[in-house]
Amino acid sequence: MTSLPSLLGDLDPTSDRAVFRQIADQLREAIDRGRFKEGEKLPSEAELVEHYGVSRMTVRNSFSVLQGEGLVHAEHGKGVFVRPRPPVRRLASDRFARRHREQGKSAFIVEADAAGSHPQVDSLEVKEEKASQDISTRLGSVRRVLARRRRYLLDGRPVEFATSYLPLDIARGTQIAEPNPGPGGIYGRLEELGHQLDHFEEEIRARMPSPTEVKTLRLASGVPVIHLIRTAYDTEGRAVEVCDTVMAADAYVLSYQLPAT
Amino acid sequence: MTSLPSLLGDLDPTSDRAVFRQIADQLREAIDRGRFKEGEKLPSEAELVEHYGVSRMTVRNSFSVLQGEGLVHAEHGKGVFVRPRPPVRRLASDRFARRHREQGKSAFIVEADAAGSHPQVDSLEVKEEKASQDISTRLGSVRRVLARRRRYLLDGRPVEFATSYLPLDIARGTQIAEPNPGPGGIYGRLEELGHQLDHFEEEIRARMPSPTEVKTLRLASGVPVIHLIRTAYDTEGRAVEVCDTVMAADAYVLSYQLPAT
DNA sequence: CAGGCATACTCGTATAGACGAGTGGGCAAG
DNA sequence: CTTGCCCACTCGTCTATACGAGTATGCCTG
Repeated sequence: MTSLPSLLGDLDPTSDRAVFRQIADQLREAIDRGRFKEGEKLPSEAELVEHYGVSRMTVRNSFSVLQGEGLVHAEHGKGVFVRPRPPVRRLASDRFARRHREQGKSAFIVEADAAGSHPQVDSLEVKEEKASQDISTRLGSVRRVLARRRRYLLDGRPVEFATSYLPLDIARGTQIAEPNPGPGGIYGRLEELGHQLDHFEEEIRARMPSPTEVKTLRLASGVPVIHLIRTAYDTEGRAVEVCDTVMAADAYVLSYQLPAT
Repeated sequence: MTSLPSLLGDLDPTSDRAVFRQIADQLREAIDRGRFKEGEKLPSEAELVEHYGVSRMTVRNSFSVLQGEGLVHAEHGKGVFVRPRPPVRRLASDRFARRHREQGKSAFIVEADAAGSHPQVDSLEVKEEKASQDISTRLGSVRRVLARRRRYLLDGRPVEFATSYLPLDIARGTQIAEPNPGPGGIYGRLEELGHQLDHFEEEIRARMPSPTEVKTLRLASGVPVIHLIRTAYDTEGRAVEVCDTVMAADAYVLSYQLPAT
């Protein structure tokens, strides 16, 4: 093994920068320069204690800085590792175009298969419930809604959790209320039911996940979520669906195409 | 002052949940329920040490959990406070429509004025430089580019840092290379120069900020950034500008309107 | 050879203490 | 009354220590 000094340098005792920050800086730089590669193990806490001559809590403090930046993650009993950048899923703005409504399979499945990854959908739940204030507003003062919840996984990793809300007068008793909405998904069914889709509106936020989201998406620390709320409007200007999606930010790139009108 | 027990409950020594997590849970719940309001001060470390009968580092550990979630922020010498949600700026997908090109003022200024906040633009830098690999690819194998950097502030708070890159053969010697590009901004100038804009492509990512970004945007810990890369294409299909923008995620909501084609 | 156990190494949690530095209020001197 | 200092309270940094729990490895036993 290469000796630590050759990788990591010394502390500057005259600097007013906190020791744990100096250590974090050195580790960050070493990672940026590729001295530690993706997935590779960093020196253990004990080794860094030895190398820098500081206490263990100080080293741990450095690690927690890097964890907060999403650069590394710790595994109990194993070590601290450079966080690999997972393959990202690109969401194009035309992903709901009618020509993309495949027969039978959902867009997620088709797309993942094409990319060579193994897609899964679980935590399927379809039920009627009371609309939250926000959903009610978006759907135009609806009291109760049909909610369709599902979680998407790529190669076993949860990447997205989505809930669709539809007004009961549209969805109740239709195939939309079934676990499997059939070919073309719920947008296909909506159009068959006479709700010709006109346009979508998407709102995008980014924030740190709640503890619940950390669990359902198995998020590492230092990974934000992208919160996307899409409203689908029919040609009569009525909001016919609201889809609330929380995505692991390290697994997604959203892409939009805008006319310059 | 209300006594802590009435606000915070006790620890469960039989639980296998770590003490610092239990404390974090209780504080989080108290915040969610509005027992501590936005901007309000949480109990001091000493008070929580007293209340729970734990060591100070354990309390600090709880705080660091909440900080990582972006829920609270600490101020040296003052206390730990519930992080107020700043007013957000909504970016609509039609914000570059020609009809929005105001005379003289930039879109940012106009919009902020309308919203009643005090806008500023600083760190203006306009210079020619070598194109990075990524920028070169996006602009179609260009070696050198004109780079326009600027930082946007709302009510004194930096919210966005943006850099526009333009091919030299388009921008050199034009008003685009001046600090003030004139009415309608650089898109106005580009069209005057015969580059009729056709469409934009925007790529959106979210991630934790680098230390540099923390500094320039004065980000609190637990606040991610939205990284937006926009490419402008003219009617001949040529990429005429790439704009790389890093935004404080807690200050923005992006909004897109998509046709259902 | 296979299974299981001991062990060493990893990070996780928690304690107790020390000193430093930023903030704000009150008190004393002018 | 104003100025300036001191002090109490706040969080920031760091040390030293202890034990627990997950992981991997190799040796020992059957």
